[in-house]
Amino acid sequence: MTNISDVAKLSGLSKATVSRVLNNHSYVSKEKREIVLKVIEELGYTPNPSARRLRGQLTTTIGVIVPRIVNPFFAYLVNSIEETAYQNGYQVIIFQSNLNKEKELAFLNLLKMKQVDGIIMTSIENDWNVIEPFTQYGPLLMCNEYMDQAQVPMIRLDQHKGAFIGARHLIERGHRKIAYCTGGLFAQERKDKDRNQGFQQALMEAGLEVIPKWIFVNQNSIEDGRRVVKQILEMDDRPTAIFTGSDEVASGVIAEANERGLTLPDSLAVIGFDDQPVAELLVPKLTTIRQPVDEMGKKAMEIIIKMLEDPGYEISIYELPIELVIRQST
Amino acid sequence: MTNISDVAKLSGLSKATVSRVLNNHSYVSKEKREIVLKVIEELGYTPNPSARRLRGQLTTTIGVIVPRIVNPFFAYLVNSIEETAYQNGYQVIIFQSNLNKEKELAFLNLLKMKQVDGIIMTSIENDWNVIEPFTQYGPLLMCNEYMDQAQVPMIRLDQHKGAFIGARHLIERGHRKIAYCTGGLFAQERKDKDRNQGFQQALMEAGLEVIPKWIFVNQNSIEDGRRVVKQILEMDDRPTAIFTGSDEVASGVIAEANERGLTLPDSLAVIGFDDQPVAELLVPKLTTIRQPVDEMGKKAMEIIIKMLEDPGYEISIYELPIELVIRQST
DNA sequence: TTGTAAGCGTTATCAC
DNA sequence: GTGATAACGCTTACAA
Repeated sequence: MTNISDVAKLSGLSKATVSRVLNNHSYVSKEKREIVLKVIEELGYTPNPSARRLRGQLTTTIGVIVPRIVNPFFAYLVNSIEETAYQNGYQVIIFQSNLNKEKELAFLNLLKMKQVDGIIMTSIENDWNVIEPFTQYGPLLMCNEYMDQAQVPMIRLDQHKGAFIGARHLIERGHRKIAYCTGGLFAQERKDKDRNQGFQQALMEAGLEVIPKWIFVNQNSIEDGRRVVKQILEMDDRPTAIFTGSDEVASGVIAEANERGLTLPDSLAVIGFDDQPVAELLVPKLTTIRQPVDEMGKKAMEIIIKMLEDPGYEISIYELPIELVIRQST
Repeated sequence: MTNISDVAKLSGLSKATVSRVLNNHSYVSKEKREIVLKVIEELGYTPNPSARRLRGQLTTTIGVIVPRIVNPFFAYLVNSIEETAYQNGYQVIIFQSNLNKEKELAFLNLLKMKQVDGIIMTSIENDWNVIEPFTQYGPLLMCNEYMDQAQVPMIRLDQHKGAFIGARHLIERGHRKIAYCTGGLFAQERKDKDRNQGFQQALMEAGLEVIPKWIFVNQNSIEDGRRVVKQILEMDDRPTAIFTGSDEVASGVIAEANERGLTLPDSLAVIGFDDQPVAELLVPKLTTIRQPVDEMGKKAMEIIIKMLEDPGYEISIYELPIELVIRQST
């Protein structure tokens, strides 16, 4: 490996001068600068990031924690984050936490150890008192998931409203028996809690009750959606509509319902959440709550860069619009 | 930041001893070991990876380069790689190259700089003579994409066979006018070339000719698939079947064909490539060439770990099975 | 404008 | 068994 000393030696200058050229520091004479650059070119020299970090330098690298990269919502979110980063001269490294507290912690540690300048969390596994200490090591930002007590910037959507307009839409379509799927537990906190409450409020305003056996918790995948349909078909008293927590679950519901010969949306209406590309591919096309994933990613990266470059940055919360996209499944 | 000296001081021992405990080195007395561990616990101390790397240590971190994370094929590949890594005590960081040569190079540089112990490439943007120099810095492995001249392990599929059995299947179904979509250029090299040739061979054996206007290059997205259908509908002499290069393109073809009122597969047969989850969701369900993405990822990670841990590892090429999954779109 | 030297946190080598 | 110490490659006071 060629290092800064090699460059210094070959150009007949000191390491200090080479370093100054590298970092665009003041007062290096044009001639010396050119010599140094030529030698760097010749040797194919690249500064060693570990050494730089050890000296406490920034790395223009941002870490992004996602729960499951196979969920297209997160794939698109990461994609948007990555593009925005690149346009601003930053690099992104992506970590998958897989809903695992330890993994999340391991990744947060990269911030403590200055492996990344900042971290964007798109999901949260640990409690705030576990995460909070890391904020002293660099900017931390939440995008998608949020916590009321957390003192970090958040890019979020009004999940309460999202679930509310979705459920109300089903009610307006005449449904009075509505099942509900959630990725978490129905009682949980944060994003899930808001969604749950939005759903409940819509029902309440329509004078409907939440029926416990129509609540499905921990539903995340296509396969989960299929299972929901199977379970519903075995019930004596069946819901006529399903509010799913994600387009993935909705996909499974629609596929299974089709295979069982149900006519959608008449025998069963389905509403998704996310507005992933698959929503347009399903038959019938999926009515869903659109989350503006590209804007979320872009905003998140812009804010974290601002935090890095402007020390006086004031923490605030950004709420982006969420909307109902009506297609054919309701 | 607490460092090794803090731990040493507080436990009344030397940095050397602390380091020995940290690295499970020989001959540290039980009592001292316990003292050290307790202090580490108390202080919440974590070794600084930059310092370790600077000393030339391994980091148990593997980098994975993907072209586009929003393509579910790569999302699932990464997922499998990540899971296997975790089971073996390794971490994974993911880079998106976005088909960009510079970005790919920037990521390869992380190997040179010992930021990662090894790199798995799932796509290739630069020429081999550009990539080759990096092999001296650590294990490099190709998974999915491959190059004949490259002296690195490859996890690959028989793309020639994949395209061949796909095309032959269409021919067996009675089609004689077959359009072809490819993600690259029809003339290209490596993976694409093999696919193209497999397709051509199947046609040739059936006495069919490749019709240039039915070859669509640079087709990657759902939207691309939609455009293909639009173009075909404007032709006087239309193909009756489409071989698409990916399930994503096939999805677009099916969606657009449905909207245009074509009855599938009678008016238009479609075959995909990948066997992504969406294949089961489409109407009609997609016939496709299955790539064993989980096995590929698992194998790739296992091999790269072997390369890291066994210096005498001999480079070889692993070919995994590829198969036709017949559903309803053909 | 340039050079010297200290120090970032670790681990390996050599003494003891 | 344990402890000094040098070295990894870089940046930055401080000197010159």
